Order: sequence, then structure tokens, then C-alpha cells
Amino acid sequence: MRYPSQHKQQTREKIVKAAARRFCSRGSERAGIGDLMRDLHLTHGGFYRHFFSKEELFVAAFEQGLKQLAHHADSAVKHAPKGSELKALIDGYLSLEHCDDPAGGCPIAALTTEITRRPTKVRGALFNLLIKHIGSEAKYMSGANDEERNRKVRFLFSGMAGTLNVARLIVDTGQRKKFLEDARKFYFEAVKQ
Amino acid sequence: MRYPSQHKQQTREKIVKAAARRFCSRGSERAGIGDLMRDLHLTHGGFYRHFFSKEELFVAAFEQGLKQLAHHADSAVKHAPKGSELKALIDGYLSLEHCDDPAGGCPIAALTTEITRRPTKVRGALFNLLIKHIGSEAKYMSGANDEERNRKVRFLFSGMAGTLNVARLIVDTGQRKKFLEDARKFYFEAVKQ
DNA sequence: TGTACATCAGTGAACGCGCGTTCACTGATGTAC
DNA sequence: TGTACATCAGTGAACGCGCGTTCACTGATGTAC
Repeated sequence: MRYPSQHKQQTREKIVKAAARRFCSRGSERAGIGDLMRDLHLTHGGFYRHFFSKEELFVAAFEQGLKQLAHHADSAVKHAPKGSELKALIDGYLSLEHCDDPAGGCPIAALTTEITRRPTKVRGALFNLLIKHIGSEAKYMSGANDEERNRKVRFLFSGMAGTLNVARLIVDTGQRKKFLEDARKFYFEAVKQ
Repeated sequence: MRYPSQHKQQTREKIVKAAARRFCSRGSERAGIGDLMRDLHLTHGGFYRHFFSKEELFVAAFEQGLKQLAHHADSAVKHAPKGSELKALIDGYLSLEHCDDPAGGCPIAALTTEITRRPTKVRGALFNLLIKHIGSEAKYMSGANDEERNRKVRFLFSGMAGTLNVARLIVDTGQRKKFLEDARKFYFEAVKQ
């Protein structure tokens, strides 16, 4: 079949978005190409018209996840009262909703450990994407200069990602909620000023 | 062959220790039973004389990793000057050596994300082990009471685990070293007092 | 003390399954003439 | 305007490989008599 000129790009985007969700919720090893394509009512063979390999998709999906995360952050900040943008950022990241939705959530929390195990080239590329994303939130941080704000925002996000992962271990919803509440206070105290 | 009475238990321990290293450095999916046993000069078939399944080994290995981590923490604290135990704890955890040795390092950093994806029962059990370990370091924290110290130590370690993982993405050793240095300051500032 | 049998950690071939990747093919539409 | 051919996203069978798990077997030593 011949498809409209934008069709291919649209399909690619659909694959990347679906992949970001699957990778984040299952990890890249348990997220299979076959299942992914089937969910989009496509067959696995067609995948290779869009990507050279699963690894290429992984990189694209990680980037997509960061974009989604930025979108969430922007929206949290936008709806925050003047002066409490930083608090809104932290509260959004460490919210129960985010905790309970790994698929639509932060790819740093969901994927950093496995990126750690990837070959240098991929690792470096993904680290750069990650730092670029985190850096874009530095403007909400306090600090004497850009360097200080940048430093702070990196520890804030890498730290919250670790804490979010631990929160995701907690089976009881009440306990998980309490843990996240306390965490929000902790991180806000650590970076305000 | 018939073996001395303690032989079986010794073999089991060897398997668990080797598994802890492999799981932490490769993740449980890429750490195969065959390779593991081969490294111990055993064959894969014998594995099932010691464990019901790979998953049972995973749980034992995680616990072993925590034990190893506690050992490192104790040793760091023991060699610290009086009054700077907390600093020593943080400096040890966020050291370049720890960062560059995932196999012998913190299983929280290396394995939490994938534990997140495990069935409720395993997840809950491993969370309890994790909390018990982290709790044993609460005595080094400042705070008005046990609850406060406990809260603090959980965010400190879950946060540092996230930050350590991000540090592991940094390809350049100089940059990685600098990042860890800054991180040590950040976390110490966040929890002292 | 000697003999027959039981035990059981370890062996290694085999099985089943999932999954990433390949490839010959399809067929609707675009393009050349 | 009509016809022959090219294009290429998508299809689905097939391949190869790794890996967790099973199972019949081994053989040195312990135990029962």
C-alpha cells in the first residue's frame, strides 16, 4: 500500500510514544517489539522500516519520556501560585499520581539504572539528554549563579528519582502516600534558600 | 559424590555472593544462571539443588548485597574521626570507588528499579529488607527522635542511590569525580542538623 | 570387619519459550511516458 | 487521458540464539545389617 506522505512519520511517533510507556513500565528487556507493534495494530516486521534496532528505539523513547516529563513540569509550574514554583515542581514529581504511573512518568527514575549498563556511546548520549532536560528546570532553583542552580537541580532530580523508586516498592497505599508527603518536605527543605 | 556435611551450605553461599555481584553489575535479566555457575566451576543443572528458582536467588542476592553495604558503612564509620560519622557515611557512599564498582556496591542503587516491577509479594519482602538496612544507619542521623531520624535516613539513602546512578552515566572520570564531590556536599548539607 | 544399599551434590543433554531480526511478498497509489 | 512500471509501509513466516528449567544419571561416602 502507498500511504499519505506524512503517514510514516506519524507511525514512527506512535511507536516512540507507545515504546516510552512500555519501556518505563516494564524495562527495556521485558518490553518486546512484537507486543508493542501489536498494540498499535501493526506487525513486528514493519518495525524495521522505522528503526535500525530496538536500541535506537530505546534512545528515542527515553528522549520522548523526557519531553513528557518536561511537559508535566511546565504544567505544574504554570498552575502554581507566584513564588511557589519550586514547591509545585517538587510536589508534582513526588505526587502519588506520578508514583503510581511509571508508564507515563519520569524516565530517569524508570530507566537510569539500565542505561548505566549500556555501552559508553549510548550512555554518554543519554546522559547529555538527561542533563539538558534537568538543566531546563534550573531556572526555578535558588542560588547565587547559574552554576550553583545547575548543581542543585541535578541533585534534586537525581535524588527524587531514587526516592520515587523506593516509594514504588511500598505496597500499602497509605504508607506510600505518607512516605511521599515526607519526601516532598525533605526535598523542599533541602533546596529552598 | 558425597560431600562433607557443610559443603552444600558453603556452595550455596558462594552462589549467593557471586550472584549479588552479577545481579548488581548486569541486572537480573542479563545475569544468567549458566554463566554464574560456570564461574564457580559448577554446571547449571546443579543450581536447582540449592534454589527453587532464579527469583529465589535474586531475593537472597539482594539481601547479601545489603549485608555487604552495611559492612562498608560500618567500616567507613569506624575509621571516621569522632563526630564526623555522618560525613564519613555519605562520603563513602558517594565515593568514586563505590560509583565505579556497581558489582560490589549498593544493591538499592543497582536493583530498586527492577524490584519495582516485581509482583507485590516479592516487592514487599524486599522493601522490608531495604528499610531494615537503611534503618540501621539511622543512629548516625541528627533529629529530635527516632521517627525523625528514620525519616531522614530513608530520604538520604534513596536520594543518594538515585544520584549515584546518574553519576554512573558520566563517561568522563574527571566530571564524574566532580559530580560526586558536589553531591557529597549537597547531601551532607541536607541532613546535618 | 565386611558387604550391600541408600544418599544426594553435581553433571550435562534436552526441552520449551520468548524475542530480536530477516526476508520475500503484497498491493494501493504515485510517476513516467 | 490512459497504461505500464516503480515505490515502499506493512505483513507474517522463519531463523537463530539465549536462557530458565527438567531429568536421568554419576559416583564417593555414609549407613544398616
